[in-house]
Amino acid sequence: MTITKSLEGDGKTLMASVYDRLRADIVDGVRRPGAKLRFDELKETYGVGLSPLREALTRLAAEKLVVLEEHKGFRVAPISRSDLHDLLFMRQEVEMLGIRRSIERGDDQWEAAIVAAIHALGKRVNLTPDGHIDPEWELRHRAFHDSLVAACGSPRLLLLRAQLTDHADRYRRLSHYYHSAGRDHLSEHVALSEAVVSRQAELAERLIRAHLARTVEIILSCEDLQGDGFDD
Amino acid sequence: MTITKSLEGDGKTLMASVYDRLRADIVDGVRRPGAKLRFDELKETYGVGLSPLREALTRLAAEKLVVLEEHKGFRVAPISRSDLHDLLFMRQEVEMLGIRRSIERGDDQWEAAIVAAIHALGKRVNLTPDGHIDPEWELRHRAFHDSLVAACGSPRLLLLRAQLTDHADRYRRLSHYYHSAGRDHLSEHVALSEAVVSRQAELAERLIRAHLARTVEIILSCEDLQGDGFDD
DNA sequence: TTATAATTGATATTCGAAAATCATTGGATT
DNA sequence: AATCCAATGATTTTCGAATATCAATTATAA
Repeated sequence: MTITKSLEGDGKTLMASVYDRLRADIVDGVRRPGAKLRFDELKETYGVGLSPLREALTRLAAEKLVVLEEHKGFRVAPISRSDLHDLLFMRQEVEMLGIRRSIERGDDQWEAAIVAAIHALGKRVNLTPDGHIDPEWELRHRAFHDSLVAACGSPRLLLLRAQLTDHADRYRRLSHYYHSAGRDHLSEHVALSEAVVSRQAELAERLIRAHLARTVEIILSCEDLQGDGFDD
Repeated sequence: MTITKSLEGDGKTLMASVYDRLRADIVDGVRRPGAKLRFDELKETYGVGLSPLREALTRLAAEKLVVLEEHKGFRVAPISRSDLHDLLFMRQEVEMLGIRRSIERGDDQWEAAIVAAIHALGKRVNLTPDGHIDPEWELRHRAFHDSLVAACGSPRLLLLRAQLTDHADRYRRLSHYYHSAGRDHLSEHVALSEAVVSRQAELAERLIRAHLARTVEIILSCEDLQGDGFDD
């Protein structure tokens, strides 16, 4: 019960905080692809000095969410068809690998977590009555997909997968994905969960592959992206 | 003509330069795993201020070559058996994927570049008469392996692969890999090149898998690593 | 008019000092 | 003797000013 003096409440460094907020703004599409990131403006909006800003931007540049041109500053990473294709390719391979390995190594607890996650997901619909995405559904959706690969046992694979997911989320939100989604999510997810839990690796791989490809097709079909240099 | 004062001549930013040197020192093992990276010392040795140093370290942290503990500073990333296993796993999968895809998509020029690379590699032996690694051989070795995956067409895969290669190089140099190498490198590489050029994907995948596994076995067999907390 | 050079303004980069945090030592209390 | 608290020192984190670079505009010459 040490009355440790730490009562500021965050403990997080300024750079970590501005990194989180900046990344969220980019992934959410608030910062448009290709948009210039000027320090004066950033200093203003996030209320921090140059040092934490530069550090946060450097970190984001390493993850390819922003690009740095020497002596010209930072920009939000551009988007393109070819990049989206490359992203899909990597996601298919990485998800397949994560699922295959988890099937090989996962125990009963891993199986149980998947069953729990798909159950929780089924209790929600992806759209609220007024046509917006249910944030709680999005959380459970991500938790479900995480549960599938949770037993793969590879920190590097999981880190890479998390980064790819961020990129994919940005594309999905930049398009108006959910507006055109009459698609039956739940049955796809149920089929996937059953294939994984019953350890049918080949089937699961086919399903996740198709699942990811389908979302990209939908993204490409809503051509809301043209305004951001999406002409490659 | 412009007597502009800019006569330093590099064009590279200070942070880029210190990033390169710092990364080289870490990969070469000059900076030992787990070693503290204090700013006073770094400022001294690299002759730059805090800002470019922090930025370079942040970038290296994103690549997992250094780790950042908040308010405690930066350290060289530790090494461990489990991390080495994870690295091997990822390298096997990524190399396999890159080769498989290159076999699917590569053209005659790609094939020709491989033939050229293996030929150049065969003209050198890996060790100089006095028992050191021939730097020119190392260059050609890397060029050969690069040539195998050069036609995969995925920027993300190539970037990931480059990062994994850096990590692997660090482990190899931290161990005294080449001291214990009576191993026949050339025949392995020749077999690999022939499998790839003749588009035998399954054989090539088996070979690259074994090739990577063998180097890790050698690294683990020279137990020069114990001094750096390699007890996980 | 066109093209080249110089100037200005805007912006990114870097440095050195100030503020905040962590680790360690020494002293007081039980 | 052991434990907890306070104070010191070392180090990181952050800020604001100075420097260097880039981009756009004006001026000059062909």
